[in-house]
Amino acid sequence: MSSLPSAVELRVLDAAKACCEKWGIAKVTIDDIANEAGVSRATLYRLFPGGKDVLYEALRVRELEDFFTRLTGHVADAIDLEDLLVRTVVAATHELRDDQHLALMLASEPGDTLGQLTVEGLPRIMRVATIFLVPLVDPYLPRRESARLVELLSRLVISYFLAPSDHVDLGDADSARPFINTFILPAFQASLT
Amino acid sequence: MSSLPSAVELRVLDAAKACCEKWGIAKVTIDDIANEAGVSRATLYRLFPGGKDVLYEALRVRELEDFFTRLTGHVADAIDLEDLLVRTVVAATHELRDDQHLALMLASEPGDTLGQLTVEGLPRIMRVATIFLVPLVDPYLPRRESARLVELLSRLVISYFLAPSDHVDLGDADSARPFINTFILPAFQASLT
DNA sequence: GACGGTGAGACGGAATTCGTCTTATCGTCT
DNA sequence: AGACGATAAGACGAATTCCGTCTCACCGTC
Repeated sequence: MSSLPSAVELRVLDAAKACCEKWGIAKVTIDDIANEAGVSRATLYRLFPGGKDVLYEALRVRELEDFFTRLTGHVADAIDLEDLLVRTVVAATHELRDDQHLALMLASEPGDTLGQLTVEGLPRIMRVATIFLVPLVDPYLPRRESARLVELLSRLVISYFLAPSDHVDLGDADSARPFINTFILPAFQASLT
Repeated sequence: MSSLPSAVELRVLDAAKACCEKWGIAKVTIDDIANEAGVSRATLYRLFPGGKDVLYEALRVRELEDFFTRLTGHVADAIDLEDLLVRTVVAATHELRDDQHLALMLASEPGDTLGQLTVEGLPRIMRVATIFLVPLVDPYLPRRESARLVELLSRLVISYFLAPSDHVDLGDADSARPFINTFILPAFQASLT
């Protein structure tokens, strides 16, 4: 995705993640990250000109790509569109629920973290989601519809993760399937290729 | 022990503890604690003149007293000296191992936390241990020997907690008993009353 | 020996934190 | 009602920390 990250770069990103988990993003300083990474501050600024903002942005992108890499691994062998969508929302929901890092961030910095899952972060999330998932949906739908579908699913998975419903559990295939069949698939039935 | 702490005082101490768990002691500011406690900074300084140092000191004292209050509850009905000592080291070891707060502090600030368990903090620990435990040992030993015994046990429990041994598990009564009988009791046999 | 990448750390300025102080606002007691 | 103590809010200057940039020395590689 990005221009092949060097080993130092990875160490710095790992360090940033570790520091966030230890102290919460609001308390972490550039020096903390540099120390944790065993790297001088100068190097850090050379790697991420712009400082913390750029670094965190890079970290989020990496986490996001890792997320979807794992996700696509779980849904690669879907047999039809319904199967694909159900597997996707179930796997994505589980990923979110099992994400220790995310849970910690949500607990210690709910404001910023929610922002990254909604207002500020959603566009990027859907951009990456589109890049990863549209190819999987492509066999069943025209490109334009694929993008619409992926966006819809992304929004729904995040919403149901943040605020679980009494009526459906997107982490449970038997619950998600009727949901997909009732609310999602009909809207795209006409476009099926 | 201390002059009856007010409700505000307790709230502040709880807040300090919560902040430490969230961010680690090195990252917590006076403002953080005041906010968490829902108290103004002015009040905090009125309650703990001297600021963070005094406040943390008070927190450690409270935690320590709580620790020994729970501990004495577990060993009150010992039938003889051997039984008392075994119960004490076993209960104390379990308390230490189960202490979430302590585990977090050890993970996020190993330096300071270890200091509080060894060099800087040990004198206070043994002072409080003496206050709580000497009365329990008194029936079996002269006062002077009781103090020596309590000090010895305190040091051993902490040492074996921080660096577990392959040869003995002070959290297991069946393992601790022979240890007590072999290494501790003989030294005090002559003084038994 | 030139060169790119790095660590160490100095530097000034910005931001945060500290500790103290003042003022206004409560609730309580008389 | 009026005095009183406890408190929140926040202003203030001083101290500290953090930031971002810069320089310089060092170390491998070519």
